[in-house]
Amino acid sequence: MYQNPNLYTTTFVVYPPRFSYSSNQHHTLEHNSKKRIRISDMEEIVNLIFHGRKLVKDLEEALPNIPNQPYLLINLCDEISRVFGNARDRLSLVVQDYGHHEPPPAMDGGGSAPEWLRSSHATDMVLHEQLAQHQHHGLEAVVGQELGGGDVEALATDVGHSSLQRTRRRKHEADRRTIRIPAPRMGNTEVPPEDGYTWRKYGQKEILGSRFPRGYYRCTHQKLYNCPAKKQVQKLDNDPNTFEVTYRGDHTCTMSSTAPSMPAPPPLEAIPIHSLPSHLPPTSSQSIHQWLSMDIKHSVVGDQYGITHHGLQTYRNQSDIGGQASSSSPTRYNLDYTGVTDLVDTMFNSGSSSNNSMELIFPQKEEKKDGEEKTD
DNA sequence: TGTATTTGACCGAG
DNA sequence: CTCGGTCAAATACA
Repeated sequence: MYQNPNLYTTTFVVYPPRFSYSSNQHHTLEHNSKKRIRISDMEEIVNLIFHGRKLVKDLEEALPNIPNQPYLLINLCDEISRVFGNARDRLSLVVQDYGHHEPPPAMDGGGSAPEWLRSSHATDMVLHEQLAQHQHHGLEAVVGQELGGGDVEALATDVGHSSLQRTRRRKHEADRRTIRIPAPRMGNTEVPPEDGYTWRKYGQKEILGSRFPRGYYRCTHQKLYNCPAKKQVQKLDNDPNTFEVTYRGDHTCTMSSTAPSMPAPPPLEAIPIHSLPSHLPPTSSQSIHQWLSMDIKHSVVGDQYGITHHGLQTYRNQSDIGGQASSSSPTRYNLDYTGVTDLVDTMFNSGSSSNNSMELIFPQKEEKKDGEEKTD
């Protein structure tokens, strides 16, 4: 017998594209004829930073209204830590590439924004087109772009091949995000709370040393949209009322122009609807990510760094089906980096420490490395 | 009949 | 070789 599927199958799919995207465009900038930096790598880092900053902003705004949602706050904080941690780690790699005291070269000699950043705008549309193609034709690149800070070199080489050869990347914590969620107080307490996605269980396993079995779920739309998202759910040994949910892979189905459905209100315990940007917050870090991302179209425009998102197309309805592989574009939005270039200039020209760079962007927040580790 | 879950078998990373 | 992760046939349900 299986448990009430209704507890798992509410669909909630509305959000703008992820701020990170994979690219098989690996422009490089020569540096001393030896050291190179990939434009796409820096794009991802910058996107991470902006996204993290947005998360913080949203958290601040929501803070007065959700003081009684500690788990939500934890998830938000974890997500922020993870995003900045990833950005920081990647920046470290870049800094190592260039040496600790050497900023990247100014390509135009003008000493302003690095070329890789400027090119972001120029290549933005291309990147999204490519992402859509990855969604449609294969998963290698999409999977490789895990926000969790996967190996940059691995990504760079993986996407260069069209073959389906399995990468030797370890299934590591790098692409995992773990959160803990209280079991529902009412109803079926054997399943974790709704997290805004539709999941299909494909396995269950007894785990050595654990009292409770681990359930394996994948995105319901895995086949339809090649969505690689998966999650594992397991009760804590020492607290059967708490689920540990580990997410792996990002949802690509929801970025697709054929995204499955309209949002449904997540059946969470009372959260002041009026306090939240546009939609009820989900409980998982990933869904929170999306929930927060949704707000970008409302609040980011015209912010202090001049980031603007044009033409966000957040809602996808069934009429879009079939457009994925055709001329119908992937979710379109343009990131106008105007004004951001100064910020990034500062990042790379203000000193050797990537810590400094991070503080410039987000001075209040203490750096926390490797945010996906949440073992206690 | 179509879709989702269960569960033992299988695969492969470590 | 071990064990976590996945597959897929059997089963349950709407």
